[in-house]
Amino acid sequence: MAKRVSHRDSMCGVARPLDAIGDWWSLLIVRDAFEGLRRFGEFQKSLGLAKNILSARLRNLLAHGIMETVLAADGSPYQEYVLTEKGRGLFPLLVALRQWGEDFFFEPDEAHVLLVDRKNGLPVRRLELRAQDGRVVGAEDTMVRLPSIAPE
Amino acid sequence: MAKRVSHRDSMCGVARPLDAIGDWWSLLIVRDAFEGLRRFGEFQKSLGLAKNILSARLRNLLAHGIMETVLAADGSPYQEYVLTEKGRGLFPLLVALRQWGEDFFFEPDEAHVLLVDRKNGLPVRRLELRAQDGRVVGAEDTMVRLPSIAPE
DNA sequence: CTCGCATGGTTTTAAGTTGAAACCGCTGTG
DNA sequence: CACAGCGGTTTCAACTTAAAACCATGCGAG
Repeated sequence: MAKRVSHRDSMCGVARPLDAIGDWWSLLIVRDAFEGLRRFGEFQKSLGLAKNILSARLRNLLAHGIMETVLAADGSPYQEYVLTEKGRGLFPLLVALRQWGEDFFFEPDEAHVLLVDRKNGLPVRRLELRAQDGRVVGAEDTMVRLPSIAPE
Repeated sequence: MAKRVSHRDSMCGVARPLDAIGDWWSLLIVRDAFEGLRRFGEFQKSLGLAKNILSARLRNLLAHGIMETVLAADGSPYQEYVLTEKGRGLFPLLVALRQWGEDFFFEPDEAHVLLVDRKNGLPVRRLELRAQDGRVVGAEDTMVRLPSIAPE
């Protein structure tokens, strides 16, 4: 199940999260969880994936602390799957994905769901990355650097 | 190669981009491309993945317009793989992934690479999502909604 | 020209993963 | 008790992945 990393034992800051998420299904499960879905059957119906796969993905999300189980609030004897804080931390990633999708995967006139402000129903702004001084920065304005402290 | 979507023919705004990216390797290739890598061999060395897989992933990224090939600038007879505008649009997603990784996958004292402002070397700020009125909003402040126009 | 080597792939083949469907087990209901 | 709904696990065929071997092209050296 875990991806083999023959190349380097400790994965980089991008690969490590990817490995924890597991695969695309997991991300869609998380998205549905943000929408309020909680039950096995709800996820299965929403995503239309095989039960064994859903089962495996949920287990993986639990194992990585992205979701956790709680006893059903409505008294039914089943458990529910909810996002942990770590899982909720994936919100910006999902927004980034959605905005990228809006930009490049829909015709201008093609209808698609919008992420809106609950308070007033207006669409949210685009995600933007800012430097310390508040400038909006793009990929070309940034670089990755090892921290001052020696790595390892 | 393409993921089967038996459930619904046209995929949602999150699934569609995921399908285009393909898999984790592709995202790591894109990340490396942002770092300036361009050549087949560079990607292969950096990622340590099998050549056939790299070949397939690059082909998929090309097919989805995320990368394109150009003739090598340095006069060598080979081609190079560079990000298209669509590919560069993935920058916020990679930043989101990296920041999530920083938050939850590294011990506080564990060294890891930092995304910094090229201008002054200072780390960038956190990505934040804002509403139209400028408020920073989280998952609980937003919802998805169909556009006013009838879908489809 | 020929040899050897670097680059950039493709082919081959075994091992692992996926997914549909069947099955299982529990709980509440008639 | 039978039965239906929910939440899974098991089974098994089909597909994907990955490592390694192989192939092709374009050099530069002898």
